[in-house]
Amino acid sequence: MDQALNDTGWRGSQEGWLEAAYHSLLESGVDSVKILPLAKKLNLSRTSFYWFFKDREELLSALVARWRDKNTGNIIKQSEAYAESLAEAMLNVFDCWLNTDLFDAKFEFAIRSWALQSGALLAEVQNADQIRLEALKRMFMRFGIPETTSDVRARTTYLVQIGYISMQSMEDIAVRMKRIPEYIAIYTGEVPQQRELDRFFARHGYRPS
Amino acid sequence: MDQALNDTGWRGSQEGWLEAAYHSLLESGVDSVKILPLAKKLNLSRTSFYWFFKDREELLSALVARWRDKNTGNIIKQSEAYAESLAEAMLNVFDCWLNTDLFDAKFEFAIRSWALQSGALLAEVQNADQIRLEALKRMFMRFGIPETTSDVRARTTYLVQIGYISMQSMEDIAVRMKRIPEYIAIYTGEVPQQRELDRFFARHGYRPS
DNA sequence: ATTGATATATACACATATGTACATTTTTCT
DNA sequence: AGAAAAATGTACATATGTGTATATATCAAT
Repeated sequence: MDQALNDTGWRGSQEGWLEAAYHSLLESGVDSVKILPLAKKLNLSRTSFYWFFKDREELLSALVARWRDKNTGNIIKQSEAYAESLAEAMLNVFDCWLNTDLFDAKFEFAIRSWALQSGALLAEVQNADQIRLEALKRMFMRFGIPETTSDVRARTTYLVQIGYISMQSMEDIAVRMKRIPEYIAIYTGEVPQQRELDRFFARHGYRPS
Repeated sequence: MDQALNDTGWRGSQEGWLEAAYHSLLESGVDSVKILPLAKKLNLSRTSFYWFFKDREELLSALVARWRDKNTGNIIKQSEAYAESLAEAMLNVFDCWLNTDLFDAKFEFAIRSWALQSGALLAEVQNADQIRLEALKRMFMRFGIPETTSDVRARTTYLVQIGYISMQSMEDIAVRMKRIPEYIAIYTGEVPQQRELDRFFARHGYRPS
């Protein structure tokens, strides 16, 4: 069986197995991340796997590391980005929900589902939740919102997104964009300026009709 | 090995296997719902299972049916309950989030995680989401909120809860109760009356300090 | 007590998964 | 081209799961 080679001159690689594991995790959950099925997809012998990873556990750990690196950093970064108004600050955070490079929603959901059967992972996820919620709360407080209100608004902002991910819906970008101004109004209590919205739409390549 | 008998005079029953499956699903996800481990927990021979269920598939279907019966009815009921104000109506819905008999959050999350690996179940979950969202939207409109706003507020109400479930957090009831007035204010745009809150606290057996 | 329905257990056949030992192939470097 | 390294493949031992055939036990009703 012929097979495309990667840049090392070999068919398999740590990255290759990890990438296959990642896709399997996103599509069907942790329990689908099994060496034999991955080997079939990669057209490699099952045992080749052990050249790159000690065992299945090591592969799963690598997946968690990947999630940690990608998803928790960017929410904090966006919540701290420069903004002239609370509405604009919120739009910066919204970048995460619309840009897969900033926040991988499918990955997030798969990890949370996995946490159902792993105490260690659940602890990590809850830690990430706390860090993210605190960053959002600080953002509200930066604009003079009182502490309790900031806390609940941070939760609302964050939980709506986690809930949306959990719905696994596949809505059109236009449908989602139409709701943005209303969301901003609910979360921040202030109506976004048209130029703020325009800037937001523009950077996501969306043209309101 | 001695073993408690149920009211039929036998050790096993369809209900017994289903109950064990339910607990396994909630604690560790679908892939943990396997006949052999369940048999061990029940102290029964693995093959006894086949007296009550055709195969594993039939057991899983029974679990889905259980979820359908329990969780989707009550949100609609609560959203349609009598209320003098929007805030009071929202508190009726909040009953679901605090009363396991009305809405089983752990069950809900386990089902959603399962939907990751089953197209048929995903369709069912998304159908449930739509039905529930529409009921909430109707509630807002009943109180004169415009359609688009009602839609986004219904989403906020519902998604925050789904997100909260997905966080799998185990907060004290008092901690959650303290946030209620703020949530009501955000979702409805109106501050709840003290007597409305008191009535809500009372029916959940909570005494604010 | 005997019978029939209900429930449980044993034995078998099969499928899928993990991981180790060891041989073989492929690539890279000299 | 030859040697070393990197990667792949074959064979084996083991574990866990499903489902069927069949024997055995238990309960309820006559």
